[in-house]
Amino acid sequence: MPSGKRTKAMKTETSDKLVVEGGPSDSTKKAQAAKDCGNESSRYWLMKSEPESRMEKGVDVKQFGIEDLKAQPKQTACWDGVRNYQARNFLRAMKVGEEAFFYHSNCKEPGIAGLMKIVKEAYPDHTQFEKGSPHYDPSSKKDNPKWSVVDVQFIRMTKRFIPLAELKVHHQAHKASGGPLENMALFTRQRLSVQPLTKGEFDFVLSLEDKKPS
DNA sequence: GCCAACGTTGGC
DNA sequence: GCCAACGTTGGC
Repeated sequence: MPSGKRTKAMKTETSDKLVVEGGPSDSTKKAQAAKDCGNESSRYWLMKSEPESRMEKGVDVKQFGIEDLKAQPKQTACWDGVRNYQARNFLRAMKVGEEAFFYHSNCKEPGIAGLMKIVKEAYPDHTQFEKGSPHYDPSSKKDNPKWSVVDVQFIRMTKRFIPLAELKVHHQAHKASGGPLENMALFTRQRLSVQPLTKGEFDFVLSLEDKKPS
Protein backbone atom coordinates (compact mmCIF):
# COMPACT_ATOMS: atom_id res chain seq x y z
CA MET A 1 0.00 0.00 0.00
CA PRO A 2 2.82 2.13 0.04
CA SER A 3 2.38 4.11 -2.53
CA GLY A 4 0.60 2.13 -4.57
CA LYS A 5 -1.18 4.31 -6.74
CA ARG A 6 -1.94 3.13 -10.06
CA THR A 7 -2.43 5.21 -13.04
CA LYS A 8 -5.89 4.01 -13.68
CA ALA A 9 -8.83 5.77 -14.85
CA MET A 10 -8.48 9.18 -13.63
CA LYS A 11 -11.80 10.61 -13.16
CA THR A 12 -11.09 14.25 -12.83
CA GLU A 13 -14.57 15.06 -13.92
CA THR A 14 -16.31 13.21 -11.18
CA SER A 15 -18.44 15.24 -8.97
CA ASP A 16 -18.13 13.06 -5.96
CA LYS A 17 -18.99 15.35 -3.20
CA LEU A 18 -16.11 16.38 -1.08
CA VAL A 19 -17.51 14.46 1.79
CA VAL A 20 -14.89 13.49 4.23
CA GLU A 21 -16.10 10.12 5.17
CA GLY A 22 -14.91 8.72 8.40
CA GLY A 23 -15.49 6.70 11.46
CA PRO A 24 -16.47 7.91 14.87
CA SER A 25 -13.02 8.77 16.09
CA ASP A 26 -12.16 10.61 12.96
CA SER A 27 -12.07 14.07 14.40
CA THR A 28 -9.80 12.88 17.15
CA LYS A 29 -7.42 11.47 14.64
CA LYS A 30 -7.51 14.63 12.62
CA ALA A 31 -6.64 16.61 15.69
CA GLN A 32 -3.76 14.27 16.21
CA ALA A 33 -2.66 14.75 12.64
CA ALA A 34 -2.81 18.48 13.08
CA LYS A 35 -0.75 18.25 16.21
CA ASP A 36 1.82 16.04 14.52
CA CYS A 37 2.70 18.64 12.02
CA GLY A 38 2.51 21.65 14.18
CA ASN A 39 1.21 24.63 12.35
CA GLU A 40 -2.20 23.88 10.95
CA SER A 41 -2.28 26.75 8.48
CA SER A 42 0.69 25.95 6.29
CA ARG A 43 0.94 22.32 5.53
CA TYR A 44 3.42 20.47 3.42
CA TRP A 45 3.47 16.79 2.61
CA LEU A 46 5.64 13.99 1.38
CA MET A 47 4.02 11.12 -0.48
CA LYS A 48 5.78 7.90 -1.37
CA SER A 49 5.22 5.93 -4.54
CA GLU A 50 7.11 3.16 -6.24
CA PRO A 51 8.33 4.13 -9.69
CA GLU A 52 9.23 0.62 -10.79
CA SER A 53 6.97 -2.32 -11.53
CA ARG A 54 7.06 -5.15 -9.11
CA MET A 55 5.58 -8.56 -8.55
CA GLU A 56 2.92 -8.69 -5.90
CA LYS A 57 0.92 -11.83 -5.23
CA GLY A 58 2.19 -13.25 -8.47
CA VAL A 59 0.83 -10.35 -10.48
CA ASP A 60 2.86 -7.63 -12.10
CA VAL A 61 1.63 -4.60 -10.26
CA LYS A 62 1.91 -1.45 -12.26
CA GLN A 63 3.72 1.09 -10.17
CA PHE A 64 3.59 4.83 -10.46
CA GLY A 65 6.45 7.28 -10.65
CA ILE A 66 6.53 11.01 -11.21
CA GLU A 67 6.88 10.54 -14.96
CA ASP A 68 3.58 8.70 -14.88
CA LEU A 69 1.92 11.57 -13.06
CA LYS A 70 3.32 13.97 -15.61
CA ALA A 71 1.86 11.88 -18.41
CA GLN A 72 -1.70 11.91 -17.03
CA PRO A 73 -4.40 14.07 -18.55
CA LYS A 74 -4.12 17.45 -16.83
CA GLN A 75 -1.05 15.93 -15.12
CA THR A 76 -3.46 14.93 -12.41
CA ALA A 77 -4.00 11.56 -10.74
CA CYS A 78 -5.77 10.14 -7.76
CA TRP A 79 -3.53 8.83 -5.03
CA ASP A 80 -5.09 5.45 -4.39
CA GLY A 81 -4.02 2.35 -2.55
CA VAL A 82 -3.14 3.85 0.81
CA ARG A 83 -3.96 1.17 3.38
CA ASN A 84 -2.55 2.48 6.59
CA TYR A 85 -4.72 4.42 9.02
CA GLN A 86 -2.21 7.05 9.87
CA ALA A 87 -1.38 7.75 6.26
CA ARG A 88 -5.10 7.84 5.47
CA ASN A 89 -5.73 10.38 8.18
CA PHE A 90 -3.09 12.61 6.70
CA LEU A 91 -4.75 12.26 3.29
CA ARG A 92 -8.01 13.35 4.88
CA ALA A 93 -6.35 16.36 6.45
CA MET A 94 -5.05 17.68 3.13
CA LYS A 95 -6.45 20.89 1.70
CA VAL A 96 -6.64 22.04 -1.91
CA GLY A 97 -3.55 24.01 -2.84
CA GLU A 98 -1.18 22.39 -0.39
CA GLU A 99 2.11 21.18 -1.80
CA ALA A 100 3.70 17.76 -1.54
CA PHE A 101 6.98 16.16 -2.46
CA PHE A 102 6.75 13.18 -4.78
CA TYR A 103 9.07 10.60 -3.22
CA HIS A 104 10.28 7.52 -5.07
CA SER A 105 10.46 4.51 -2.79
CA ASN A 106 11.48 0.89 -3.04
CA CYS A 107 13.67 1.46 -6.06
CA LYS A 108 17.32 1.69 -7.10
CA GLU A 109 17.69 5.23 -5.89
CA PRO A 110 15.06 6.38 -3.42
CA GLY A 111 14.52 10.10 -2.96
CA ILE A 112 12.54 13.20 -3.85
CA ALA A 113 11.84 13.64 -7.53
CA GLY A 114 9.40 16.52 -7.77
CA LEU A 115 6.59 18.66 -6.48
CA MET A 116 2.85 18.33 -6.76
CA LYS A 117 -0.18 19.96 -5.24
CA ILE A 118 -3.47 18.80 -3.85
CA VAL A 119 -6.28 19.60 -6.28
CA LYS A 120 -9.12 17.60 -4.74
CA GLU A 121 -9.64 16.76 -1.10
CA ALA A 122 -10.34 13.31 0.30
CA TYR A 123 -13.04 11.08 -1.20
CA PRO A 124 -13.49 7.29 -1.15
CA ASP A 125 -10.83 5.13 -2.79
CA HIS A 126 -12.59 3.14 -5.53
CA THR A 127 -9.99 0.37 -5.44
CA GLN A 128 -11.15 -0.80 -2.01
CA PHE A 129 -14.35 -2.13 -3.63
CA GLU A 130 -12.73 -3.75 -6.66
CA LYS A 131 -12.34 -7.49 -6.35
CA GLY A 132 -9.12 -8.44 -8.00
CA SER A 133 -7.46 -5.15 -7.20
CA PRO A 134 -4.36 -5.62 -5.07
CA HIS A 135 -5.94 -2.98 -2.86
CA TYR A 136 -9.33 -4.66 -2.56
CA ASP A 137 -10.60 -4.56 1.02
CA PRO A 138 -13.55 -6.89 1.58
CA SER A 139 -14.08 -5.44 5.04
CA SER A 140 -14.86 -1.99 3.70
CA LYS A 141 -18.52 -1.17 3.18
CA LYS A 142 -19.88 1.14 0.53
CA ASP A 143 -21.93 3.10 3.01
CA ASN A 144 -18.89 3.65 5.21
CA PRO A 145 -15.72 3.40 3.15
CA LYS A 146 -12.53 2.87 5.09
CA TRP A 147 -10.02 4.28 2.65
CA SER A 148 -9.63 7.63 0.97
CA VAL A 149 -7.78 9.21 -1.92
CA VAL A 150 -6.93 12.76 -2.87
CA ASP A 151 -6.22 14.08 -6.37
CA VAL A 152 -2.77 15.49 -6.95
CA GLN A 153 -1.40 17.54 -9.82
CA PHE A 154 2.17 17.68 -11.06
CA ILE A 155 3.88 21.02 -10.44
CA ARG A 156 7.47 20.43 -11.48
CA MET A 157 10.48 18.17 -11.14
CA THR A 158 12.94 19.24 -8.51
CA LYS A 159 15.92 20.96 -10.18
CA ARG A 160 17.84 17.84 -9.35
CA PHE A 161 16.87 14.52 -7.83
CA ILE A 162 17.37 14.67 -4.07
CA PRO A 163 18.46 11.22 -2.86
CA LEU A 164 17.38 9.75 0.43
CA ALA A 165 21.04 9.18 1.29
CA GLU A 166 21.71 12.91 1.10
CA LEU A 167 18.69 13.77 3.23
CA LYS A 168 19.85 11.21 5.73
CA VAL A 169 23.25 12.84 6.08
CA HIS A 170 21.52 16.12 6.96
CA HIS A 171 19.10 14.39 9.28
CA GLN A 172 21.97 12.79 11.19
CA ALA A 173 23.85 16.06 11.45
CA HIS A 174 20.75 17.96 12.55
CA LYS A 175 19.96 15.31 15.09
CA ALA A 176 23.40 15.68 16.58
CA SER A 177 23.62 19.45 16.69
CA GLY A 178 20.21 20.79 15.81
CA GLY A 179 18.70 21.76 12.49
CA PRO A 180 15.52 21.64 10.41
CA LEU A 181 15.62 17.94 9.52
CA GLU A 182 16.09 16.84 13.12
CA ASN A 183 12.66 15.24 13.39
CA MET A 184 11.82 14.61 9.76
CA ALA A 185 9.15 11.94 9.53
CA LEU A 186 10.97 10.22 6.68
CA PHE A 187 13.43 9.01 9.31
CA THR A 188 11.44 9.06 12.51
CA ARG A 189 8.29 7.43 11.09
CA GLN A 190 9.96 5.01 8.82
CA ARG A 191 7.11 3.22 7.14
CA LEU A 192 4.60 6.02 6.82
CA SER A 193 3.77 6.55 3.15
CA VAL A 194 1.97 9.86 3.51
CA GLN A 195 3.56 12.25 5.93
CA PRO A 196 3.54 15.91 6.96
CA LEU A 197 6.50 18.25 6.77
CA THR A 198 6.96 21.46 8.66
CA LYS A 199 7.68 24.60 6.69
CA GLY A 200 11.22 24.44 8.01
CA GLU A 201 11.68 20.93 6.67
CA PHE A 202 10.09 21.78 3.35
CA ASP A 203 12.19 24.90 2.83
CA PHE A 204 15.40 23.17 3.80
CA VAL A 205 14.80 20.32 1.37
CA LEU A 206 14.04 22.80 -1.41
CA SER A 207 17.22 24.71 -0.63
CA LEU A 208 19.18 21.56 -1.48
CA GLU A 209 18.03 21.87 -5.09
CA ASP A 210 20.52 24.65 -5.71
CA LYS A 211 23.39 23.01 -3.91
CA LYS A 212 25.91 20.58 -5.25
CA PRO A 213 25.08 16.99 -4.38
CA SER A 214 26.91 16.30 -1.16
C1' DG B 1 17.39 -11.00 -2.01
C1' DC B 2 17.88 -10.03 2.82
C1' DC B 3 16.07 -8.42 6.77
C1' DA B 4 14.89 -4.67 10.35
C1' DA B 5 11.11 -2.02 11.63
C1' DC B 6 6.68 -1.95 12.61
C1' DG B 7 1.53 -2.38 11.73
C1' DT B 8 -2.24 -5.89 12.02
C1' DT B 9 -4.50 -10.10 13.43
C1' DG B 10 -6.30 -13.40 16.32
C1' DG B 11 -5.95 -16.74 20.25
C1' DC B 12 -6.44 -16.71 24.87
C1' DG C 1 -6.39 -6.36 26.63
C1' DC C 2 -1.96 -8.81 26.02
C1' DC C 3 1.20 -10.39 22.98
C1' DA C 4 3.10 -13.85 19.64
C1' DA C 5 2.71 -14.77 14.94
C1' DC C 6 2.40 -12.93 10.72
C1' DG C 7 2.55 -9.69 6.80
C1' DT C 8 4.27 -5.52 4.66
C1' DT C 9 7.36 -1.62 3.83
C1' DG C 10 11.23 -0.19 1.98
C1' DG C 11 16.42 0.57 2.52
C1' DC C 12 20.48 -1.58 1.41
